[in-house]
Amino acid sequence: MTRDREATSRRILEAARDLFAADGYDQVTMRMIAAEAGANVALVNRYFGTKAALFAEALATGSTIESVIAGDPAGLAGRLAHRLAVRLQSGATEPVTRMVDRAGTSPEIQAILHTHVEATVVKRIAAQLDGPHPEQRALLAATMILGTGSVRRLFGPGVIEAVDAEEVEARLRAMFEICLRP
Amino acid sequence: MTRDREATSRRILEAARDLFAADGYDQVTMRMIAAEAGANVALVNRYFGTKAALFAEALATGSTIESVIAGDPAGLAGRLAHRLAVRLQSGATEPVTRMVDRAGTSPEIQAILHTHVEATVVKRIAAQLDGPHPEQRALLAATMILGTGSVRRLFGPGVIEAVDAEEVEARLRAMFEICLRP
DNA sequence: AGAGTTAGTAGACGCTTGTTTACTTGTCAA
DNA sequence: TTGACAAGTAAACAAGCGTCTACTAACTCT
Repeated sequence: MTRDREATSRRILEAARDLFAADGYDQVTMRMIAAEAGANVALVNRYFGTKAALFAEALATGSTIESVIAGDPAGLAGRLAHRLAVRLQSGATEPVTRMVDRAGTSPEIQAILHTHVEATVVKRIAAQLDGPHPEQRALLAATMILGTGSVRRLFGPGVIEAVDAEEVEARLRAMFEICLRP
Repeated sequence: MTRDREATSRRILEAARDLFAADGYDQVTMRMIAAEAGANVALVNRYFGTKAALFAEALATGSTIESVIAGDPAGLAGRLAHRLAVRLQSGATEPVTRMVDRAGTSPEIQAILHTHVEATVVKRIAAQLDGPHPEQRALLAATMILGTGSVRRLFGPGVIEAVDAEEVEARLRAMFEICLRP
């Protein structure tokens, strides 16, 4: 056994991220995370404190949604629509996105989630918008983003097995344009 | 103590519905439900079998979303938009709707939720639609409906303290019209 | 080479959970 | 009035949870 704190804690963090994404916060135990990471349970608590704190750190692992939002504001609706269309039609989704969808309902987790979504989605979208009350419109966009996660979680990936994939995406783009425009 | 099985089991069901709606499936214990209903814990299992079965029955208590969907198909987008606008702006929401928002992530609960949403929302909206692939468009509407629940859960009721309530509702209506139209 | 620091381990602690069993008590028919 | 059935109760069960403490073993530095 090679002793490497950094590598071990990184393995734990990745295991936590993947398991939380796959099964949801409540369904994943500290022992499952430790086993997946090939580490001892006590180390998980030692390195990350509590389960909720570990969840918060795993959530901060980084998501590509941020790079989707950044960029030319004119194409924002189109980029968000594309991402959601992919999410509704294919099986692959990045871990952090699924963590958000499948997070639990305990107050502590809610608060962590709230902070995360507000900072990485709502604020960033709002920053791209012109006109009055940008946050209000960004929240409507968040409604669609989070809703896609719920639908995917309930109905399974590939729920919209696109008869016409481009048509679904076009519809989503039009919806985003309406909720984002001044 | 008056002994009345029907009344007791109804009190249990109502207590379960209200608690599940308020705190989410995982946060609510059988003992909490029994206490709220003024009944013994063993009775909850006796009358409803398991916690998940009780959840399923409480979910079937009935929701006004069904009557919102029913009615003139031409005004469907407007009625859905109004309901969501109210949900984003006020504190009051009916129990069953919140149960859906705050349900847990265990496979068993997911399955119950999937059945419920599909039967009471997606199928009913799809039945109102003309043109090809009505279920596909109904799913997009469900995305907005479920997304509203997520936003409300994360950001709290009254998140969109409408500077212009009617403007938000108009925006939602336009979005629904796009996702529902053939 | 030896001491000190620190990664890693084993195991238990205390608590909570859903569920079940054995029992008591009220109610109603005969 | 009595006996049987059903409603209600108390207590325990068995399992699982997150977390912590006491210990072992590997690495580093002088």
